[in-house]
Parts: sequence; C-alpha cells; structure tokens
Amino acid sequence: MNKAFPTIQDVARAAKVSTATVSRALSAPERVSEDTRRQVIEAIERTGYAVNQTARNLRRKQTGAVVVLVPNLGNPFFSKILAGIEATASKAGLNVLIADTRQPHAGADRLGEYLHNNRADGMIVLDGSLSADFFSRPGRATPPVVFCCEWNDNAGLPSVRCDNSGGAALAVRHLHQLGHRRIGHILGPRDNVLTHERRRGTEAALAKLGLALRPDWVFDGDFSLAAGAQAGRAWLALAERPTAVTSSNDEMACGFIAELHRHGVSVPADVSVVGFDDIDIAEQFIPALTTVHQPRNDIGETAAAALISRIGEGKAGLETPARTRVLDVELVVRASTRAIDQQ
Amino acid sequence: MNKAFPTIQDVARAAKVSTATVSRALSAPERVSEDTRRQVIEAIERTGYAVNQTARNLRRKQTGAVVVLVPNLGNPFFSKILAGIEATASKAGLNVLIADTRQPHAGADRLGEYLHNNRADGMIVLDGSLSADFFSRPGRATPPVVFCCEWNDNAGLPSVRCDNSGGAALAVRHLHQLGHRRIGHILGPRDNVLTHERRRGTEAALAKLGLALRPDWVFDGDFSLAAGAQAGRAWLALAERPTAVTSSNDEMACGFIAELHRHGVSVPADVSVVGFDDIDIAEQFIPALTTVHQPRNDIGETAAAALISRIGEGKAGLETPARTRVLDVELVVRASTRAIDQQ
DNA sequence: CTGAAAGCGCTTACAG
DNA sequence: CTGAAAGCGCTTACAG
Repeated sequence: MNKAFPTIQDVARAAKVSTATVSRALSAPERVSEDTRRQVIEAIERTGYAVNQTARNLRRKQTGAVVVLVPNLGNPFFSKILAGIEATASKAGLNVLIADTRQPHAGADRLGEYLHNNRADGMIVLDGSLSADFFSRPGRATPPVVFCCEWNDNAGLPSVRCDNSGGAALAVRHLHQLGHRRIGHILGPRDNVLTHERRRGTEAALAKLGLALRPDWVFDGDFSLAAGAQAGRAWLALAERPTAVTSSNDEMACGFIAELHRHGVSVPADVSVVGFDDIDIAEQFIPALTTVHQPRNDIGETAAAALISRIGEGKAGLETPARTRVLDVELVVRASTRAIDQQ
Repeated sequence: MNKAFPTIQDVARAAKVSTATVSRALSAPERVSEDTRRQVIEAIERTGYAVNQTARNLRRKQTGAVVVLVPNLGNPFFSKILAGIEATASKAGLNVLIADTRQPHAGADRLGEYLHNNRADGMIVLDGSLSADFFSRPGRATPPVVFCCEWNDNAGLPSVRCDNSGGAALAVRHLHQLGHRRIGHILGPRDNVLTHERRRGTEAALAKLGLALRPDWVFDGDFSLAAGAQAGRAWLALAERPTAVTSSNDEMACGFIAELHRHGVSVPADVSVVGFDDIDIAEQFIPALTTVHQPRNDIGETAAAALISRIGEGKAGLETPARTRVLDVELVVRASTRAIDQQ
C-alpha cells in the first residue's frame, strides 16, 4: 500500500460532508439525498478514492474472502473445480484465496491460520486427508467449512462430490454388457477416500453380476500417469490377464494404455479400459477414452454456493447438520472399450 | 468471523501485561524479557488467541496477499504455474488470491479493485491482453505488478516468461534435421502475444534455413484441443500437404494428431508433429509427443520472487525500470517426429 | 524492558 | 437526511 492513497476523509473534505455520509453514499445510497450523493460521487472521482477493504473488513468483522485448500495445485484435475469455485465466489463478491496442503510450509498450523486468524470467512477443502481436529480448535468458534470432491467423514462437515461408487459401477456394467467377465481395477492412492469409494463401487457392481474382483487384478496406483504405466507393466506380467480394466482416474488409464502401446499391446483390441473423471484430453486421446464423466465445474460451483449460504446464515462449521450433496456422473462411451466374444 | 474470538486485550488481561507487550512478544520477542514472554505465550494458549490479520494489516498498511490474474482458470496449463507461485508466495508468508479475467463479472473495474483497493500488496498477471492503462490509474499510486507467461509490452512492466521464439525455432530446426522441408504451423489465438512470438520464431528459423512459411500451411487455432482437430481437418483438405507441423501448444498438437488418427492418417509415419509446453500428458500420449519443454513451475516461482522483491523495495509498478526474465526452454524428442527421405 | 496513548480507515448506532 | 463520536483489533513511536 502507498500512503498517497486518498481516504474517506479526503473525500469528505472534498464533498464538504462527513465521513459517515460518504460511507453511506457508498454502502446505502438510498439513505442519502440525491444532491449529496452526486457531490460525493463527484468528490470520489476527483480524489481518485477507492475503499480500503482492510479497514472496511475490520470494522464489519468479515474478510470478504474464502480460502480453498488444494492437495497439490500442480495437478490439473483441480483447474475446473477452482474455476467453478471462483466463478461463484466472485459473483458473490468474495475473493478466493488458494493454499496447497502438500507444500512443505503448509503444516496444519499454517493452514489452520486461515481458519482461525480471520483471514477467510469460510473454507473449501479439496483434501480429504486433513484430520477431523484440524477443523475445530479447543475453545474457539470456527468459520464454515465445506468439503469438495474429497471429504473426511469424521469431521462431520458438509460435502459436495460426485457419485464415486455409482460411477465405478457404471464402468463395470458397461464392460459386462460388452461381454467382459475378467475385469481388473487400478487403484488411486492408498488411504484416499476416492480410491476407497471407487473400489467399493467396483466390487459391489461386480458382486451384483456374480463376479469377484480378483486380488491379482487389483493394481496399485496414485492417480499419476506414471502409476498407470506401472499398472500396465503389472498387467503385462500377469499369467492370466483381465480382458478389461477400470481405472480410478483418467490419467492412470492414459498411462496404462500408453505403456501397453509401447509393448505392442493394443487398446481396445487386446484389452478394454475405462477411466474416471473425463479430463479434457480423454476425448482426444488415442484411443479416445471411455470414462465416467464428472461435472467438475458444477461441483466447484455447488461447493462455493453451499459455503456462501452457510456464511450467510452465520453458522459455524459444526452448528448446522452437515449436508452431503452428491452430483450425478455419467458414462461416456468412446473408443477404449470394445465387445468381447463370450468366454 | 465470530465475536467469540479472543483479542489481544484478553491475552493482555490474562498475562497481566499491556497489549503493547503482547504485541511485542509476538512480533519482536527479543524486545521482551524471558519471563514476560513465557507468561504471554501461556496466556495465548489459555485463551486460544490468534492474531486478527485484518487488524494487523490495517495497522501495518499492508495486506499480506498477492493476487494472480488468470485468463481462464479452467485451463490446466496454469496449474503448475500457480503451484510455483503459491509455493514461493506462501514461503514468504504471503497469501495468494486468484481471479479469472475471463469471467463475465471480471470487468476491468472489478479486477482493478485488487490493485487499487488495498486488497493485495502486488499482482501477477498471466493475461497479456489487459490494456496498459488497466495498470495505472490517474492520480493514484499502484502496487507492484509482474507479468508471467504472457505480457503486454505497452504496460512497461516486468515480465517472466519462457523463450517463446527460441522454442519455436528449436522445433523447426529439429524437423529440418530430420529432413523435413515442407513445414506447417498451427497458430494460437489471434492477438495473443505467445501466438505472435511463436509464429515469429517459426518464420525466423525457417528463413534462416532458406525456407518460407507457406500461408496455406498456417492453420488458425486458439490453444484448444478442438482447434487442433480442426487444423487436422484443414491439413487433410490440402492438395499439397506439409510433411511436418509445429503447433503453438501441446493441446492443439494432440487434437491434430487425434483427428488425423480418426481419418486413418498416422503420426509420425505420415506427418511429424511438434508441440509446445510439454504438458503432463505429452509423454504418455500416443505417439508420445515431441515438444518444447517449458519450465512452468520455475516460471511461476521466478515471477513470484520478482514480485516479492519489488514489494520489498516498496517500489510501485512504474518506478523501477521493468525487467524481463526469459527462462530457457528445451526440445524433448519423443515419438511424434520421424526422419523423412530427402524430397 | 514496559505501558499509555494515538491512530490505521472505515462503519454504525445514536441523536437531531 | 446528516453529523459527531465510538470502536473494530491491532502496532508503534514516545516516554520512562
């Protein structure tokens, strides 16, 4: 900040009114006479005045900002979620702060400051691995928090996400309809709630069809392209191979397909693959990826709207019953899956 | 914010000292006696006190935040840039605000508030299309601004970016070495500074090799996958086709290759393709994409460091001579390019 | 080393 | 409709 910035005092002087009137002309123009308002506006222009948000926020006891906690900002998956959050928040006049929970400096203490130091009026958390007590501090009220995409059941907080288990089931049923009976699955990171839910959906759908998920057809992963490639190598090393594989996300599906390709194995001719997320590249991948579409922009917007309404109610994080919003997913059939002859 | 939050007054009372002493114990512990410090710490814990940043910022005349202006947050290209910025800013104790310049609500006025309403101590701009007068307001000082990736020469502001024309030249020379003489180019969005620079680098390199960029081998685009696919269709419709194409970014290169694939044309057997950026998927694309690697994380970190040093100097945007930092790129040869017999 | 007091730039009952 | 005054929660010369 520069001291050369004009203040409300300067405007008051220039308009020959009190600072209270200038303030009203700005925040409640209907409570000021036509004439006065004009004078104030004119004085504002003449002085080049702009409200000092810090002072306003201190006085109003708000920050005008929400913070989004992202596990690894470098992961492009989050871009459309962030875009949805930003669109909704900025429409409501809120600023959006971002913080990366995986940064070395981002200890729970540091991140907790956002919640407890009046830096933000609320928080959207994309990281389900934050422990429940991160969100509540002994003897202190806490601003509203909502989970988005990932979540932690123990925290008892509202959550907005897609239908993860349902999506996984969609993928399995699609492969089953194509005649596949030998179906494998690539996992996300261990201890991740999405990994867990998608695996659960996969197993449940398989069970309903009278099939089981063979342990040797479950491939470890971590949502990265490299992990997909590694799963590809694991698949190649198998004596008995599944004819189809569902992946816990698209990136691993792409890595899996690329690795098989490098070894002369073709998708979908030799094995069918279904992803999860429907990231941008899925449609232009070769082969175009069959996947479970997740409405990422919507999810971000819905989470922001949920947070904003909580902020409006003035409810703290734990006072209102937590509500879970599960948005629908849909299967997008493209070129990475193909019918198989009955075995 | 919740009124239940304890203030520095509560701590002072609990520790039986003045608020000045509490403040010092926090901000300048060496100016407080050992004993007093311990008492204050203990009182802070007992009360659950956390500094109110808004009050501190008002008093100190700073905001403790920088804002990043992103043209379309939904574009995953920016994720690693943002990650670099966030890492460096948070290390310096600064919060990171983001705003999308392409949102309908994001008029120049709204965005300008970040600069002129004491919302941020500085700004990083990823959007080169903002006009020069956006950054200076008549009669007002302006906090430091630095461009990142994109820039606007007219604004006279510091800028951090990769070597765009040099990268484009690298791509051309690589293709030339492989024997290609008929080389086309897919453009980014019209009026974009990166489009312009990369095209310029392409033409300059071509000229040096005694070649010209044929107008019918220049394909319109906008950095999107769909634009790449459209360029693919344009290539297919050509009577005389280039044997190699450089693309102004990776996404269009992928779209281009995918479209040709759908029409039975193979890369690199039938045409070689070089991208730009080296996004995550480039390596696992089929064929793996030869491209110009841009150090996105570095670029973000460097831009943040440049901004922070300007903030530290207390210089406003226009007071110090603008400095341009151009980071090196490098060609990553993968599978989308192949030698051709001399023609 | 410590405290009393002023002040950062606003907003908002309160009174008229 | 308007103004005087208090106060949001800090920090920082100033004085001792």
